[in-house]
Amino acid sequence: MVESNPAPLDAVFHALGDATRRRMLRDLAGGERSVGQLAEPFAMSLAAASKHVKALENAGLIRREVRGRTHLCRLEPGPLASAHEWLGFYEHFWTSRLDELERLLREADSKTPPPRGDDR
Amino acid sequence: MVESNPAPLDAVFHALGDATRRRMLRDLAGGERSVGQLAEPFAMSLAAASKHVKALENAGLIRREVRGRTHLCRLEPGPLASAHEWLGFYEHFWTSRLDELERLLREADSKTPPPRGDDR
DNA sequence: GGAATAGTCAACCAAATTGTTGAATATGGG
DNA sequence: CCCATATTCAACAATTTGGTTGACTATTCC
Repeated sequence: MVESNPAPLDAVFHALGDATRRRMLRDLAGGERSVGQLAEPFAMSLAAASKHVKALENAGLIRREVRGRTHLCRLEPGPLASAHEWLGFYEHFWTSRLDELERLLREADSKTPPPRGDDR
Repeated sequence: MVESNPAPLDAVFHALGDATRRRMLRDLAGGERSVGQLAEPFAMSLAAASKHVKALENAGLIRREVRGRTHLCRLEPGPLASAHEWLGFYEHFWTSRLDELERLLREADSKTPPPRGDDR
């Protein structure tokens, strides 16, 4: 399934590329929050925070339920799982020392043009 | 260590928020590649691709070694691991059905103001 | 030396992002 | 009804992004 749906990942990673929005997600990890509550930690207008909320919503990272005059937001884990899975593809690059060794060897090979017959 | 170094994550997630750069990383997962090789799959000028490479470099996702007239790039797994780890914080939101149930209950609670004594 | 190759740099442009403010909408509570 | 609260919307400005083209640098090859 290697990168079959690039559009969602674009939106998800873009949304995650902003500390304001990441902080909002952290807060939402503690349960439902209203837009006002999400905006509260930031020194910006509510309208600006509202745009960040919308960015998260567009990326599918949160869902919104309008209850009376307040909009309750909750975390939507699916896209986070997708992003996590995408990154997981590279996991062996930082986990296994054998893979690391293998990478270094491949690197060394490309540095010495003629690998000079496997042995003998 | 909850979000202690936001600047790098900004750059990393921003870099990942573009399908061109994600494709470059995929190619680099197969070993070293020159800037020209990384640019080859795309219908854009080499200069444009070069900018993408620089974005990856600025995010620490790749390292570059100038060999003669070609710039060899290789994957730098550290920042990918950081991003993966950041996302891992949310893992229980999509893995455990119990956590999912818990979330739904919390949600139900907030919907019915008086949760009406834990049992009895 | 001279030409082809690999890549960056600078200037420019269009579009998107991120913030602001002020007005508009909708709900809730005396 | 009136007013405060919660939030979005529209218009605007500054900045960033992602692309182009043309010139420049460095290296390799003959």
